[in-house]
Amino acid sequence: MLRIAIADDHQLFRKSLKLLIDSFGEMQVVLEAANGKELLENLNTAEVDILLLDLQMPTMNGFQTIPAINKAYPEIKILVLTSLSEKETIKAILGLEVQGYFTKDADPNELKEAILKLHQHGFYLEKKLASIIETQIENQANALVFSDREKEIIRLILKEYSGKEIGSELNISPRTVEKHKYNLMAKTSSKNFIGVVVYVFTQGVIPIEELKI
Amino acid sequence: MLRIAIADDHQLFRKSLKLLIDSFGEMQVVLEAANGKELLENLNTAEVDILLLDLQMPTMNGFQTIPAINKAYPEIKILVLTSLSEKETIKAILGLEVQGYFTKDADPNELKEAILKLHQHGFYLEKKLASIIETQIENQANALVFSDREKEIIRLILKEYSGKEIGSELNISPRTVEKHKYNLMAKTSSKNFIGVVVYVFTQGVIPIEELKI
DNA sequence: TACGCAATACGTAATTTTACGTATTTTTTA
DNA sequence: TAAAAAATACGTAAAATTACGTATTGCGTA
Repeated sequence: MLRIAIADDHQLFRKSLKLLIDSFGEMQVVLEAANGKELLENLNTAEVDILLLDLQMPTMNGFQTIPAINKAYPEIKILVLTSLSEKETIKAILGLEVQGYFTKDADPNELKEAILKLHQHGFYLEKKLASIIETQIENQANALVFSDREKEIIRLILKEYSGKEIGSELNISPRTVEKHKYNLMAKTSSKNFIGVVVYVFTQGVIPIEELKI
Repeated sequence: MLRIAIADDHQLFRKSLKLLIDSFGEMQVVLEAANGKELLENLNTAEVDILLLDLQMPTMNGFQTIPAINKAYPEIKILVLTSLSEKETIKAILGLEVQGYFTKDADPNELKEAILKLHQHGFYLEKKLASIIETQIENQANALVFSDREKEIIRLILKEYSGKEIGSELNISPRTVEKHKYNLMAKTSSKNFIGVVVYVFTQGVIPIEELKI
């Protein structure tokens, strides 16, 4: 009987997933945690073969948890459960020292197989993941690049500076500022600067948290 | 037997949650969808009493789905499943035209009760959420109120409509639109409309998710 | 070192926004 | 139903943005 641990901040997901895994037979969820800290604090209370690990968690996230687990419990195999909706993961995900990847979007029927294969062969990579990674890499190529100067100007515009004021602030001609604005509208295919603002917020070029006081 | 639909982009979560809900007795998951579009395309194939709706989904997210459901299937009660870890402001969530709220962090045992209460009383608000809301209500006292018309105009401006275009769209004088814009700048103490845009995003008047494609 | 790219700069003109004041009509609410 | 709030509308004018074209300078890299 394989012993499974789940680390995920959503209790509803954990409990539901436990039901699913326990229904597989051959394996059993013996430990649950809402974040990496909680996991590490309780890993001594249960023998664990495989850890299902979410990456986005409060307090101590998956990225921080992985090295700690590898050091303290090198025999535990880690299967990362990623949602892929967060775009920063793809880049970071491939460099992780883990034994497997499974997306929350994937067919749950494959999860049993994934866990068994991970246990037997020491590694598992979900089929879909490779192609998803490919497409995401393309998106990353399509993603617009903003120079530091451009971001600097965007930030000042978000602070309601006028073109003239930005010119004074940066010691450049206000005409140059307008040119930058024009370039930014062109590269984001916007009709006006509102479009640029919406773009940078929705695409995370400028984090919205940065603007909150 | 209550008939439940689940809309969430994570198949693993959907299937697991279905197991949990079906185990409750008294209710049964009759429909699943990975996003709002898929949901709407299949709602005619099943009778649904209650919809469990995730907010963050690709293609068509929860914010976009809610008005569509309310229009096409007003008899369906919507229970929003929110994670709160993505700190979408409470305000954005409270403004939704739904009948219930449940966080994924909450005790899964309460989910059954939540669904039943929602069905019986037409509304459910999770305890934890209620207290969070209370603490935020003070802030809400200072918070500005935007009329539906104002939000409508803001949304069109975010879509890069000019004053004239908005006038045509809403069949009002472009001058009236400009007046609304002026009022919005005045009430948010902004020097230009960029300031209004930043305000509505940072304060959650318009959820940024709504803008993502 | 030469190439490409980003940053800089300016001209010109059409268009839009910003800045109020004032006033009528709806709509909502007490 | 009366009072309050929101939406509507227009006038006028200054200020700013938008829309390109063109051109020079600096800087990292092939």
